Amino acid sequence: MTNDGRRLRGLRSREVILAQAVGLASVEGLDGLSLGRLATATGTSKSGFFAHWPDKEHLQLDAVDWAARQWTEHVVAPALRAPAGVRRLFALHEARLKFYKDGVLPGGCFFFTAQVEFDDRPGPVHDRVARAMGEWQEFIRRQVTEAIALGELAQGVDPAQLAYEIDALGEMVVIHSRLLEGQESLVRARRAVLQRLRALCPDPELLPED
Amino acid sequence: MTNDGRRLRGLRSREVILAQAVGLASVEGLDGLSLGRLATATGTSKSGFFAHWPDKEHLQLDAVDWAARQWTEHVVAPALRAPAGVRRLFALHEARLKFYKDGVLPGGCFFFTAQVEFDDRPGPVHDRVARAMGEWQEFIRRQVTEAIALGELAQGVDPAQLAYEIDALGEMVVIHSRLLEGQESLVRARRAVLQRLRALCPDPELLPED
DNA sequence: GAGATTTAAGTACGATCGGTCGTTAATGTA
DNA sequence: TACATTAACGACCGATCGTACTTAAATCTC
Repeated sequence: MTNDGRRLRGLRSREVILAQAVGLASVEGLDGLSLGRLATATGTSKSGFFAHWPDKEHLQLDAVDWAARQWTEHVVAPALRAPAGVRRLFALHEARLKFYKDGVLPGGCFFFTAQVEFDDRPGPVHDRVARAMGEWQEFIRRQVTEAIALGELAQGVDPAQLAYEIDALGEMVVIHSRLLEGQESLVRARRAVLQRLRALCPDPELLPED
Repeated sequence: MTNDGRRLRGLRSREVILAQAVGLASVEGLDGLSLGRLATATGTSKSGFFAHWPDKEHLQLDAVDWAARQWTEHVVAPALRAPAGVRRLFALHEARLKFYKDGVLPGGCFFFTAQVEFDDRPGPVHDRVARAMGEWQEFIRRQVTEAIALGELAQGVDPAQLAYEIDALGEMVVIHSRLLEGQESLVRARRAVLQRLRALCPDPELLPED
């Protein structure tokens, strides 16, 4: 359990597979991700997966967790380095846009694809995705609440409503950046949130002008 | 060509199949829609399709057109009955929300699913979907422009930017209404657009208060 | 070292996929 | 009436899907 060479090698290839799986799933979907293609993409054999996961569903569940961790690292963590309040809220939005712009995942966003795929399909994967999304939205909402408490947003603001609007603008980028105008979408999503926050902020100086 | 019983029967079953196809595709996706399941859903045989379409892709293309026509009937047409300007713009948003609320399509929105599925997959279906989406966004933009011309929206408004924000809030409902809180999402999307328009409108009386 | 355990590959399975082929019955045209 | 066209069908094809069973080799425990 401690310094185990077998386990180490196993964990490493497990990690490689999951990273590939999340990348592929962000494009093709969690179900469209077939074991055969994942095998050729990782250079292993199809049957090798069953040494790590009992079936495909468990691999999907682990992929969801892996994607959630990646999201935390790339989006949540950078935002937490900004001072709490409206600046952190906007930093969160910007970190998200950067995640898309940099093309961290080839399909743009793992959770977006997973959401669309499993919204009508009950089961463990649905629940796991739903929980992750719920936590994400809850996190945005907390940032709004905190900004209000700090006096950096107007008192009348409904945290859930504002969080919803910010999330909508972020989510929209995933769609539009691929099918239609790419850069434009990023700029619009940034400006929309920025202007909205500046309008609600007693001290707009906290935020960039443009 | 004129009073042809064969053709009539053919067209009728064609219509039945397309309606079913669009409904199924709104849930499972245009590709997840398998010919076998579509066959059992319509009560016909798999091979019967090839009397109407040379291959699956052509059926998908027709399904896109059919969905576009349905969207026009259910969303665009009702909005056009409202007076031009900011009222029509909001009527458009409300018609869209009604489309989702009524559950016209079991999966919520055909184009949303199609978009996610084909954004990374080039080909004729991609192009057809992209064109339909482009026309839709252009339509929203035109309504904004017209509202500005009529003096019902502030001069400084960027039509593309406002159209983008309205569309984002509408699109967001498709995701959230299924996976998480349903009704809430509809209310938030409506309120967000309403407040945004009222804030930009010199004569807010044109719009409902809440 | 012997034996157990684990990663990984090989092979084969039933199911389902999109699609072809040949056929039948109905409906049209001449 | 004779012939062409069409909708619709059942049977079948090769490919691919997820997965079960078996085997090989590496590694840890004793």
